[in-house]
Amino acid sequence: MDQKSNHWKPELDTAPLYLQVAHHLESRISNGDYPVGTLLPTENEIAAALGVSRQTVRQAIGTLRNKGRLSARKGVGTRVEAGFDPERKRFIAHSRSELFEIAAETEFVIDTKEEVSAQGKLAIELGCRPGRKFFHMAGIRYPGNRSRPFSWNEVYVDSRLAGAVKDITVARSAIFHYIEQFTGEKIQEIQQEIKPIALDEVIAGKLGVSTGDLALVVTRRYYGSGRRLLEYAFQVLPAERFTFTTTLRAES
Amino acid sequence: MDQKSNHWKPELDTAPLYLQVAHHLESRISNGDYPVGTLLPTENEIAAALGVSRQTVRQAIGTLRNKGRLSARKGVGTRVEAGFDPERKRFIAHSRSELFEIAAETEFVIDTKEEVSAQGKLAIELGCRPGRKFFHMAGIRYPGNRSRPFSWNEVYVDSRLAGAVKDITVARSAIFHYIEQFTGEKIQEIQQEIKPIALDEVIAGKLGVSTGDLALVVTRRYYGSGRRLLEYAFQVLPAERFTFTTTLRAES
DNA sequence: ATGAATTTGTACGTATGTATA
DNA sequence: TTATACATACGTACAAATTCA
Repeated sequence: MDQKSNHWKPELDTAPLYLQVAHHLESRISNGDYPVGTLLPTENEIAAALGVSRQTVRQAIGTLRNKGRLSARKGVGTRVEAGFDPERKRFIAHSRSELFEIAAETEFVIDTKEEVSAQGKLAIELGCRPGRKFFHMAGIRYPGNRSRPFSWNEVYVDSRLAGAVKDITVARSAIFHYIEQFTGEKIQEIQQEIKPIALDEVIAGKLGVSTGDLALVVTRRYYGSGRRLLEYAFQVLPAERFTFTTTLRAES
Repeated sequence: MDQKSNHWKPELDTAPLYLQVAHHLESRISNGDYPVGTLLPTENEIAAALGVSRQTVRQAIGTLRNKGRLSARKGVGTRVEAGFDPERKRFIAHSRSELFEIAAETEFVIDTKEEVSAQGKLAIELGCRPGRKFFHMAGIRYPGNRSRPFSWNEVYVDSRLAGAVKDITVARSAIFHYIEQFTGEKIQEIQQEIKPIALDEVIAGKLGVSTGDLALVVTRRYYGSGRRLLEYAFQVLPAERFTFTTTLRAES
């Protein structure tokens, strides 16, 4: 967007420096300054150009390698990897920040809202005593262009935090982001579980696919500091449109 | 196994120091020296005890945090996290080393072996020109105690590397390990893809579950240096016994 | 085929920031 | 408020893999 977006200045009082560097590199990649398949400048060059230490650059590159955006080889350099297959891939996150980005590119249109009391199976799922109150929301998540639904979502939020979410009709950000802003507390850890299901009539109908089609259910538990469960959510993704992919590196 | 397995000595000419430290910590955890739910000694204490720098300890702890074995909180310490639900266990890997460990704890009993030539769908899956030759093996992977099969596996190896695997009848190590020993080349990267299927009669029968049951298919592509595809494999895991879980941390 | 230059990987040291108890 | 313990960030040096003259 800028005339020259290789302009970079560290901001004070915000994110850690290495994340700022990571974000900067990412934006230059998507700008086309560092095309897919090419090598980045060397770590030392980047460090010199940005006025940070090589360690910091390495840590930034490390986070992008974990996300699969970059790969590195000794004696060669750091390669920009292919972006994501725009249709499939991508919609299951590998990191908190990625989860955040995905949510920002989609819209969660909320269908139903209600106060519920956890009983039986739900209480076990949530790992709480039966009777604990939660605020429950359900609806469809659409891609930015609203072409067709890509997931069915259900969210349970501790009822003391209901104020953070009860007025939302369309969420354009991650639900956990609303919670963070409401409480001022940062979600420290998200546990994610993936399993297959066959779609029942109701959800298949909402997603515009056939009953009995296969899907992946991604269940997430969001923990604040001290490992307090703040949010529980699950998401149903039709199998023919989404797969989950990860890259396992040699070390680390 | 030792009288005192807190005995630790860095070995020369082997793995990087931080991985040795990670492995040491892991074994002390499974020994019960560091029980689940307790805090590890501080980073400085570990560093002093082992005679390595605090950075190295941090890097070791970092790899175990990525695997979900540990979690850390500022001002508090580093907590030993619950192992995995012993039934569903951890049979989908998050890192190369974990994949290696899992394979070592199981047995791959090979059913069929043949030379195949990649055509049509297979050639596309493998990302190679039609007609390229592969050595194909298929069979069941059992837990160490051979109680009941837990996955159906199919492996495709570049036919020039067939010598690495063609005499195996029961593999007690990862197939990629045989390839590494044969070629002397290390697998640099493994790409992993997860999607759901409904089991057909044949595979359901082999796994001892019902036809139509849901399963996860984990497809893996193994790349050597220079991103050459050395192995392609997929694994079918019955859904009711396995789920895939990951933990997303706040930063990384 | 050898060796030098390049580039990432590992390891150590030190200092300061920040969340927690 | 103070002390503790992890988090970030700077620096240095050398090892290991690759490339190329």
